[in-house]
Amino acid sequence: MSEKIYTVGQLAAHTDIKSVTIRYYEKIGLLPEATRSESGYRLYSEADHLRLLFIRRSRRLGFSLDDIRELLSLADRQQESCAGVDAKVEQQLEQVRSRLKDLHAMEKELERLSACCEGGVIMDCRIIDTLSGET
Amino acid sequence: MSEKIYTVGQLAAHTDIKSVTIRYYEKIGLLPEATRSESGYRLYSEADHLRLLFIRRSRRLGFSLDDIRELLSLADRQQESCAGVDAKVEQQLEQVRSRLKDLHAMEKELERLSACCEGGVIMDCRIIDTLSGET
DNA sequence: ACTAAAGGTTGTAGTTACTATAAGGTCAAT
DNA sequence: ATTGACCTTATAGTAACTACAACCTTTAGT
Repeated sequence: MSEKIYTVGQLAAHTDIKSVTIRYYEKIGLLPEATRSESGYRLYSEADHLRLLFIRRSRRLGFSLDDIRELLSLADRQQESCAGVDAKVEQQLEQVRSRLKDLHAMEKELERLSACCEGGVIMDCRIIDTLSGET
Repeated sequence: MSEKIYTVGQLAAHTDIKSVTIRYYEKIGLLPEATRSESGYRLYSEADHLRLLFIRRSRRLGFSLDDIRELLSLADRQQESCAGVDAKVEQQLEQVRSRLKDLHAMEKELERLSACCEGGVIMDCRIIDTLSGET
Protein backbone atom coordinates (compact mmCIF):
# COMPACT_ATOMS: atom_id res chain seq x y z
CA MET A 1 0.00 0.00 0.00
CA SER A 2 1.19 3.51 -0.75
CA GLU A 3 1.65 6.25 1.81
CA LYS A 4 -1.04 8.60 2.88
CA ILE A 5 -0.75 12.10 1.47
CA TYR A 6 -2.24 15.18 3.10
CA THR A 7 -3.15 18.64 1.99
CA VAL A 8 -2.39 21.33 4.52
CA GLY A 9 -5.98 21.34 5.78
CA GLN A 10 -6.05 17.58 6.20
CA LEU A 11 -2.77 17.69 8.07
CA ALA A 12 -4.24 20.43 10.22
CA ALA A 13 -7.26 18.27 11.00
CA HIS A 14 -5.03 15.33 11.93
CA THR A 15 -2.74 17.30 14.21
CA ASP A 16 -4.97 19.94 15.69
CA ILE A 17 -2.58 22.58 14.39
CA LYS A 18 -4.04 25.20 12.10
CA SER A 19 -3.11 25.44 8.43
CA VAL A 20 -1.67 28.90 8.89
CA THR A 21 0.51 27.65 11.69
CA ILE A 22 1.74 24.77 9.56
CA ARG A 23 2.67 27.20 6.81
CA TYR A 24 4.34 29.36 9.42
CA TYR A 25 6.39 26.41 10.65
CA GLU A 26 7.48 25.80 7.09
CA LYS A 27 8.48 29.41 6.64
CA ILE A 28 10.71 29.40 9.70
CA GLY A 29 12.24 26.10 8.69
CA LEU A 30 10.74 23.92 11.37
CA LEU A 31 9.08 21.82 8.70
CA PRO A 32 10.78 21.09 5.36
CA GLU A 33 9.29 22.78 2.30
CA ALA A 34 6.31 20.75 1.23
CA THR A 35 6.15 19.23 -2.21
CA ARG A 36 3.48 20.79 -4.39
CA SER A 37 0.61 19.56 -6.49
CA GLU A 38 0.37 20.77 -10.08
CA SER A 39 -1.80 23.65 -9.00
CA GLY A 40 0.61 24.66 -6.26
CA TYR A 41 -1.11 23.13 -3.23
CA ARG A 42 1.16 21.84 -0.49
CA LEU A 43 1.30 18.06 -0.13
CA TYR A 44 2.50 16.32 2.99
CA SER A 45 3.77 12.80 3.65
CA GLU A 46 3.41 10.62 6.70
CA ALA A 47 6.91 11.72 7.74
CA ASP A 48 5.73 15.31 7.81
CA HIS A 49 2.74 14.24 9.84
CA LEU A 50 4.99 12.60 12.44
CA ARG A 51 7.33 15.55 12.55
CA LEU A 52 4.41 17.85 13.20
CA LEU A 53 3.13 15.63 16.00
CA PHE A 54 6.58 15.77 17.55
CA ILE A 55 6.41 19.55 17.40
CA ARG A 56 2.97 19.59 18.94
CA ARG A 57 3.96 17.36 21.83
CA SER A 58 7.00 19.47 22.51
CA ARG A 59 4.98 22.67 22.39
CA ARG A 60 2.59 21.23 24.93
CA LEU A 61 5.53 20.70 27.24
CA GLY A 62 6.30 24.36 26.87
CA PHE A 63 9.38 24.12 24.66
CA SER A 64 10.04 27.16 22.49
CA LEU A 65 10.18 26.75 18.74
CA ASP A 66 13.94 27.24 18.91
CA ASP A 67 14.23 24.47 21.48
CA ILE A 68 12.13 22.26 19.26
CA ARG A 69 14.34 23.01 16.29
CA GLU A 70 17.26 21.73 18.36
CA LEU A 71 15.37 18.71 19.63
CA LEU A 72 14.46 17.77 16.08
CA SER A 73 18.02 18.08 14.93
CA LEU A 74 19.20 16.00 17.89
CA ALA A 75 16.56 13.42 17.15
CA ASP A 76 17.96 13.02 13.66
CA ARG A 77 21.42 12.06 14.87
CA GLN A 78 20.58 8.53 15.87
CA GLN A 79 24.12 7.51 16.82
CA GLU A 80 24.93 10.35 19.14
CA SER A 81 24.57 10.54 22.89
CA CYS A 82 21.23 11.67 24.13
CA ALA A 83 22.82 13.85 26.79
CA GLY A 84 21.80 16.94 24.83
CA VAL A 85 18.19 15.86 24.84
CA ASP A 86 18.30 15.08 28.51
CA ALA A 87 19.82 18.47 29.24
CA LYS A 88 17.09 20.23 27.29
CA VAL A 89 14.40 18.44 29.24
CA GLU A 90 16.13 19.26 32.51
CA GLN A 91 16.41 22.89 31.52
CA GLN A 92 12.78 23.06 30.51
CA LEU A 93 11.78 21.47 33.79
CA GLU A 94 13.69 24.13 35.68
CA GLN A 95 12.02 26.86 33.68
CA VAL A 96 8.58 25.41 34.32
CA ARG A 97 9.30 25.14 38.04
CA SER A 98 10.52 28.69 38.23
CA ARG A 99 7.39 29.88 36.47
CA LEU A 100 5.31 27.76 38.86
CA LYS A 101 6.96 29.43 41.80
CA ASP A 102 6.17 32.88 40.45
CA LEU A 103 2.59 31.97 39.71
CA HIS A 104 2.12 30.47 43.15
CA ALA A 105 3.23 33.71 44.71
CA MET A 106 0.84 35.61 42.48
CA GLU A 107 -1.99 33.27 43.44
CA LYS A 108 -1.39 33.77 47.16
CA GLU A 109 -1.25 37.52 46.84
CA LEU A 110 -4.34 37.70 44.64
CA GLU A 111 -6.21 35.54 47.14
CA ARG A 112 -5.20 37.88 49.91
CA LEU A 113 -6.35 40.87 47.86
CA SER A 114 -9.57 39.22 46.88
CA ALA A 115 -10.41 38.39 50.47
CA CYS A 116 -9.89 41.91 51.71
CA CYS A 117 -12.42 43.59 49.44
CA GLU A 118 -15.70 44.20 51.18
CA GLY A 119 -17.68 45.83 48.45
CA GLY A 120 -17.60 49.49 49.34
CA VAL A 121 -16.50 52.34 47.13
CA ILE A 122 -13.09 52.85 45.60
CA MET A 123 -12.11 55.37 48.22
CA ASP A 124 -12.21 52.68 50.88
CA CYS A 125 -11.06 49.82 48.70
CA ARG A 126 -8.33 47.81 50.33
CA ILE A 127 -7.32 46.37 46.98
CA ILE A 128 -6.60 49.75 45.50
CA ASP A 129 -4.87 50.74 48.72
CA THR A 130 -2.63 47.75 48.48
CA LEU A 131 -1.80 48.28 44.84
CA SER A 132 -1.17 51.92 45.59
CA GLY A 133 1.42 50.97 48.12
CA GLU A 134 -0.01 50.97 51.63
CA THR A 135 2.35 48.10 52.43
CA MET B 1 9.19 71.41 51.80
CA SER B 2 8.79 71.13 48.04
CA GLU B 3 8.15 67.91 46.20
CA LYS B 4 10.82 65.63 44.96
CA ILE B 5 11.42 65.72 41.22
CA TYR B 6 12.91 62.88 39.23
CA THR B 7 14.58 62.49 35.88
CA VAL B 8 13.64 59.34 34.04
CA GLY B 9 16.79 57.57 35.23
CA GLN B 10 16.18 58.51 38.84
CA LEU B 11 12.61 57.32 38.60
CA ALA B 12 13.92 54.10 37.08
CA ALA B 13 16.29 53.65 39.99
CA HIS B 14 13.50 54.23 42.51
CA THR B 15 11.05 51.83 40.91
CA ASP B 16 13.25 49.15 39.43
CA ILE B 17 11.68 49.79 36.04
CA LYS B 18 14.03 50.71 33.22
CA SER B 19 14.02 54.16 31.65
CA VAL B 20 13.09 52.74 28.27
CA THR B 21 10.13 50.99 29.82
CA ILE B 22 9.02 54.18 31.53
CA ARG B 23 9.15 56.01 28.21
CA TYR B 24 7.26 53.13 26.66
CA TYR B 25 4.54 53.42 29.31
CA GLU B 26 4.27 57.09 28.51
CA LYS B 27 3.98 56.39 24.80
CA ILE B 28 1.11 53.96 25.27
CA GLY B 29 -0.62 56.34 27.65
CA LEU B 30 -0.16 54.40 30.86
CA LEU B 31 1.75 57.32 32.33
CA PRO B 32 0.80 60.92 31.55
CA GLU B 33 3.20 62.88 29.38
CA ALA B 34 6.00 64.07 31.58
CA THR B 35 6.75 67.74 31.93
CA ARG B 36 10.06 68.73 30.40
CA SER B 37 13.13 70.62 31.54
CA GLU B 38 14.42 73.45 29.36
CA SER B 39 16.66 71.06 27.52
CA GLY B 40 13.84 68.61 26.91
CA TYR B 41 14.55 66.07 29.65
CA ARG B 42 11.52 64.39 31.18
CA LEU B 43 10.73 65.42 34.75
CA TYR B 44 8.55 63.37 37.08
CA SER B 45 6.66 64.25 40.23
CA GLU B 46 5.93 62.18 43.29
CA ALA B 47 2.49 61.41 41.83
CA ASP B 48 4.16 59.88 38.78
CA HIS B 49 6.38 57.88 41.10
CA LEU B 50 3.35 56.47 42.92
CA ARG B 51 1.53 55.72 39.70
CA LEU B 52 4.54 53.81 38.44
CA LEU B 53 4.74 51.82 41.67
CA PHE B 54 1.08 50.93 41.24
CA ILE B 55 1.87 49.69 37.77
CA ARG B 56 4.81 47.67 39.00
CA ARG B 57 2.81 45.99 41.74
CA SER B 58 0.06 45.14 39.32
CA ARG B 59 2.53 43.77 36.78
CA ARG B 60 3.99 41.52 39.48
CA LEU B 61 0.53 40.09 40.01
CA GLY B 62 0.46 39.26 36.34
CA PHE B 63 -2.00 41.90 35.17
CA SER B 64 -1.67 42.93 31.54
CA LEU B 65 -0.97 46.54 30.71
CA ASP B 66 -4.52 46.84 29.44
CA ASP B 67 -5.85 45.53 32.74
CA ILE B 68 -3.65 47.99 34.55
CA ARG B 69 -4.93 50.81 32.43
CA GLU B 70 -8.43 49.89 33.59
CA LEU B 71 -7.39 49.48 37.20
CA LEU B 72 -5.82 52.91 37.15
CA SER B 73 -8.91 54.46 35.71
CA LEU B 74 -11.06 52.70 38.29
CA ALA B 75 -8.76 53.85 41.04
CA ASP B 76 -9.31 57.44 39.98
CA ARG B 77 -13.06 57.26 40.48
CA GLN B 78 -13.06 57.47 44.22
CA GLN B 79 -16.82 57.58 44.68
CA GLU B 80 -17.72 54.57 42.59
CA SER B 81 -18.22 51.01 43.67
CA CYS B 82 -15.15 48.88 43.78
CA ALA B 83 -16.98 45.94 42.25
CA GLY B 84 -15.04 46.45 39.02
CA VAL B 85 -11.76 46.20 40.83
CA ASP B 86 -12.86 43.11 42.67
CA ALA B 87 -13.97 41.50 39.45
CA LYS B 88 -10.62 42.19 37.82
CA VAL B 89 -8.79 40.57 40.71
CA GLU B 90 -11.10 37.56 40.57
CA GLN B 91 -10.56 37.22 36.87
CA GLN B 92 -6.82 37.49 37.20
CA LEU B 93 -6.88 34.87 39.93
CA GLU B 94 -8.71 32.51 37.64
CA GLN B 95 -6.23 33.10 34.88
CA VAL B 96 -3.32 32.46 37.19
CA ARG B 97 -4.90 29.26 38.43
CA SER B 98 -5.55 28.03 34.95
CA ARG B 99 -1.94 28.70 34.01
CA LEU B 100 -0.84 26.91 37.18
CA LYS B 101 -2.82 23.88 36.18
CA ASP B 102 -1.19 23.78 32.77
CA LEU B 103 2.27 24.21 34.18
CA HIS B 104 1.68 21.50 36.74
CA ALA B 105 0.77 19.09 33.99
CA MET B 106 3.91 20.08 32.11
CA GLU B 107 6.02 19.58 35.20
CA LYS B 108 4.67 16.08 35.78
CA GLU B 109 5.24 15.06 32.19
CA LEU B 110 8.73 16.54 32.07
CA GLU B 111 9.60 14.72 35.27
CA ARG B 112 8.40 11.50 33.76
CA LEU B 113 10.46 12.12 30.65
CA SER B 114 13.50 13.11 32.61
CA ALA B 115 13.34 9.97 34.72
CA CYS B 116 13.17 7.66 31.75
CA CYS B 117 16.41 8.75 30.10
CA GLU B 118 19.25 6.41 30.88
CA GLY B 119 22.05 8.05 29.00
CA GLY B 120 22.40 5.95 25.89
CA VAL B 121 22.35 7.13 22.30
CA ILE B 122 19.52 8.88 20.54
CA MET B 123 18.40 5.71 18.82
CA ASP B 124 17.46 4.22 22.16
CA CYS B 125 16.34 7.44 23.81
CA ARG B 126 13.00 7.06 25.53
CA ILE B 127 12.56 10.82 25.56
CA ILE B 128 12.77 11.11 21.81
CA ASP B 129 10.56 8.05 21.51
CA THR B 130 7.94 9.68 23.63
CA LEU B 131 8.07 12.96 21.80
CA SER B 132 7.94 11.08 18.53
CA GLY B 133 4.72 9.48 19.59
CA GLU B 134 5.30 6.01 21.04
CA THR B 135 2.41 6.72 23.39
C1' DA C 1 38.19 75.82 29.92
C1' DC C 2 38.27 71.35 27.93
C1' DT C 3 37.05 66.83 27.71
C1' DA C 4 35.16 62.36 28.63
C1' DA C 5 31.65 59.68 30.75
C1' DA C 6 27.12 59.17 32.00
C1' DG C 7 22.69 59.99 30.98
C1' DG C 8 19.14 62.17 28.16
C1' DT C 9 16.40 62.61 23.28
C1' DT C 10 14.09 60.53 19.01
C1' DG C 11 12.92 56.99 15.75
C1' DT C 12 13.07 52.41 13.87
C1' DA C 13 13.39 47.59 13.96
C1' DG C 14 13.58 43.05 16.37
C1' DT C 15 11.67 39.61 19.64
C1' DT C 16 7.87 35.11 20.18
C1' DA C 17 4.42 32.46 18.19
C1' DC C 18 1.08 33.22 16.12
C1' DT C 19 -3.51 35.58 14.14
C1' DA C 20 -5.98 38.48 10.92
C1' DT C 21 -6.81 40.44 6.52
C1' DA C 22 -6.83 41.09 1.62
C1' DA C 23 -6.95 39.60 -2.95
C1' DG C 24 -6.95 36.06 -5.53
C1' DG C 25 -6.64 30.85 -7.66
C1' DT C 26 -8.64 25.80 -7.42
C1' DC C 27 -11.70 22.01 -6.68
C1' DA C 28 -16.02 19.28 -5.93
C1' DA C 29 -20.75 19.38 -6.17
C1' DT C 30 -25.10 21.09 -7.85
C1' DA D 1 -22.02 27.77 -14.55
C1' DT D 2 -21.82 28.95 -10.13
C1' DT D 3 -21.48 28.32 -5.28
C1' DG D 4 -18.71 27.19 -1.27
C1' DA D 5 -14.89 25.22 0.73
C1' DC D 6 -10.33 25.08 0.26
C1' DC D 7 -5.78 26.67 -1.30
C1' DT D 8 -2.11 30.49 -2.55
C1' DT D 9 0.74 34.84 -1.36
C1' DA D 10 1.99 39.00 1.08
C1' DT D 11 1.45 42.26 4.69
C1' DA D 12 0.31 43.94 9.16
C1' DG D 13 -1.07 43.33 13.96
C1' DT D 14 -0.58 41.29 18.75
C1' DA D 15 2.12 41.92 24.01
C1' DA D 16 5.51 43.99 26.38
C1' DC D 17 9.24 45.11 25.90
C1' DT D 18 14.59 45.31 24.06
C1' DA D 19 18.23 46.84 21.02
C1' DC D 20 20.23 50.05 18.17
C1' DA D 21 21.62 54.32 15.86
C1' DA D 22 22.57 59.05 15.86
C1' DC D 23 22.55 62.79 18.37
C1' DC D 24 22.24 66.35 22.53
C1' DT D 25 23.06 67.67 27.74
C1' DT D 26 24.89 67.43 32.19
C1' DT D 27 28.44 66.46 35.42
C1' DA D 28 33.00 65.39 37.12
C1' DG D 29 37.83 65.58 36.59
C1' DT D 30 42.15 67.69 34.94
